[in-house]
Amino acid sequence: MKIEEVIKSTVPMDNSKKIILNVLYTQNVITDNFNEILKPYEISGEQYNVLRILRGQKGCPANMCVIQERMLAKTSNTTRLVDKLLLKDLVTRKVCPENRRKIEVTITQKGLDVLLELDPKVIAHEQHFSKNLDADEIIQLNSLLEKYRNQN
Amino acid sequence: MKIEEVIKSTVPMDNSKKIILNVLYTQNVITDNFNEILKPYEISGEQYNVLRILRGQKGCPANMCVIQERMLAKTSNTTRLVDKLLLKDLVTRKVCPENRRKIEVTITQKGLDVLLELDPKVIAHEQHFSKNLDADEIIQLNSLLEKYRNQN
DNA sequence: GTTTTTTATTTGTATATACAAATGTGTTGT
DNA sequence: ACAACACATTTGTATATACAAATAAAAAAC
Repeated sequence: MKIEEVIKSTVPMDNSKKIILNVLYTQNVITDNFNEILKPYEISGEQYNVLRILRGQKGCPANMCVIQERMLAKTSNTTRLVDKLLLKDLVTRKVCPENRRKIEVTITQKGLDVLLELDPKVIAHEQHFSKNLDADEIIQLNSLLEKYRNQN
Repeated sequence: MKIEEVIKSTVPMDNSKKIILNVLYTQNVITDNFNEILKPYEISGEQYNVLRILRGQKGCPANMCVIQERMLAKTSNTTRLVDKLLLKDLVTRKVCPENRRKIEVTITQKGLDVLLELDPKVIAHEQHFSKNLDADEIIQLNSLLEKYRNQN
């Protein structure tokens, strides 16, 4: 569906404006789709994101700063996301003995199990939309987006 | 900045996954940038969006359904967005006499004035990122995004 | 003409985003 | 040692998203 149809616009629109709307709308479509996958597991997209970061630590605990800087949304509130994961026993949290300002967050076995079960569904999700493009177009879309968002 | 640097990823990543992250991150960059513009006016991006839809009505009032279906985020809560705009006297709201289930929302002169002041800044914002691409690339990015998100 | 269904909107609850202020700990300068 | 500063995290407040349930009016069915 073209972006004009999505917002039921009748007047012609500048291509620069179209990019903005297309990026915002595509993000909505992707996350709606992903939320459907996560729904049965009762974790949100951001919570999933935190779990993935923790698994990437391969056993080492991650403190709040590390989690924060690996998240896409740099302003999201890591403390409260970790709170929610704690309640579900998907992570543990303890004060770092070397530096008591820091908090060591580790994914639990239960957390790892949830991720393992989700892995094939997440891969299918990633490829679901990409199937609409050929290999060249996929590379091109990535490079156009990276080029587009450069701040100068 | 390439997406791997953004999330400080060291392991190689599938291109399909990269698109997801690139779209999500680009959306964050765009909206952060746009929020900066809106900040002095004390309206949010979604509130701005509603005002734009109302101006597009050219004098005719819009009911909640119409606003909803023209918004990018189809699940956002129009009632509460309009509430906020009402408090700032940027819109008016009255029950439709022909069909008392419907609510007629109209932009006020104050609302139109705010939009008019914002117009040049918004156009500059739209072109800010597009300047990184040439005319062909802009067209291509739009068509790749539209092709990408097709549900089959 | 009353019941049922559909349509339009509102309200409630949980989660997340955005941002500022507060808290507590470690480090540096004197 | 103590003040000043920097760092890591938490808390508070407003806004927005996501979704289900509630309300109210209009239209359809019988």
